[in-house]
Amino acid sequence: MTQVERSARTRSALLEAAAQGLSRYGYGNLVLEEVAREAGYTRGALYHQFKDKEDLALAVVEWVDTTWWHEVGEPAENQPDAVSALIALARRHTVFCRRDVARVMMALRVEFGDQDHPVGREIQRISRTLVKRCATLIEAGRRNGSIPPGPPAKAVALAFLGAVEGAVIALAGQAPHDELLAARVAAGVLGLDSSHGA
Amino acid sequence: MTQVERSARTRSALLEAAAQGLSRYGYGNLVLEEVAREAGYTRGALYHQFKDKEDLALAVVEWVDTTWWHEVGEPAENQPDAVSALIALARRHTVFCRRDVARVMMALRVEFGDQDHPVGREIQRISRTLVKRCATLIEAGRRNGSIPPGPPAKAVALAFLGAVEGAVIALAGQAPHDELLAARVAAGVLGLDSSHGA
DNA sequence: TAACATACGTACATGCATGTACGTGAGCGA
DNA sequence: TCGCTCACGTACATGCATGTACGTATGTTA
Repeated sequence: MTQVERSARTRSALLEAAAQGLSRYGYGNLVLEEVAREAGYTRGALYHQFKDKEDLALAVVEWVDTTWWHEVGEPAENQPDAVSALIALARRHTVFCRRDVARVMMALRVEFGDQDHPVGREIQRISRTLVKRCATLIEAGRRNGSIPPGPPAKAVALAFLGAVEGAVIALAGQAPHDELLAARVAAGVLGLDSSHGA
Repeated sequence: MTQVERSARTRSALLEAAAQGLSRYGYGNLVLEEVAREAGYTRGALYHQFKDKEDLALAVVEWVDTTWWHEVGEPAENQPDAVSALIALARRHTVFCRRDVARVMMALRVEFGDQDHPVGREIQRISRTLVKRCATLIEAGRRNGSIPPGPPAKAVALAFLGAVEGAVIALAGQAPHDELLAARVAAGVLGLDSSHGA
């Protein structure tokens, strides 16, 4: 096996183990020796691939973020209208979260709150852009009448994302009901008829 | 000041500081010296009032649980019908959560997941009874036709509580929109018309 | 008022996780 | 094939939070 191949393999193994560990225990309770052992290595390999614990966590966050946009964000925004985009986002997010990896974001957001920590700041940055895009979709839907009026779009977007995430985590991948229930949640927050949940 | 009075005062001060600390930093990241300082004491007082960190956390959980039932659970169950009870639960829970203290449950549930920790077990026990009571309400509402059919009542109850909690936390006490949005979420999960959200 | 109990502060010991320095063996170019 | 670099393991040092033992001062009871 060549060196670059070997290095990439161990790096991704460590990333996956770290993602699972972060979603289960959070950042503070995450023990790097456990992460390395889970991936089949020791802390030596981990500190060779990543500068420190924070660097590892940021790498995990970035990895989850990019795969999320690939599997959830982009397909949803390619929908023809705003309502379809928002419902698709809820459904795809649900499917995405069936892998426990997705709980990483939730766990870290809860853990760091509004603290001044690099990982927390990155999580906040990602969340803010997501909220902005959802708010834009909501405003578009309201302009063409497909979404009824209500609280400010930003507040609705916050509630939308929080509610979908909360429901998905509570259901913990209870397929196949999770997808329908997430759609119901999304429709409810937006003030749509229950028919949109089906 | 008499001794029992003095002791009760410091105990409640420590409990409140611990609740705030737990909701902000979680269990693992909670530093007992900070808790004591926030309450105006030192770790000596804390270890005199509570056996150890775990005992303190369990006391906080119990305190939050009883106040929750007093301010949210019981008033909601006194509603005449199942739908009113569930919507009232969502609204009252939102108001309850405007004090950041309520984030304690969410933070601890995320942190301990399904781990074998006394605090995690207690959180799970409380959550399970809540889910059961919600499921009972949903089944009652379906029997008399006020709630349309859908996924199993237990799954709906899980999604209901998770979505409301997620929305409330995301909104972070953005009164007054939070209450309306929580009601919308609740109605949506149950499959009701959007009119119930108003 | 004298003896005791209680509330709380202080100082020390322990464990544990992180980060770093160093050693080893396998690729890789000259 | 010789020397270098890279991937990884091992061993040590440091910091930090917990828990405990002990000291002190203020109520409390006889």
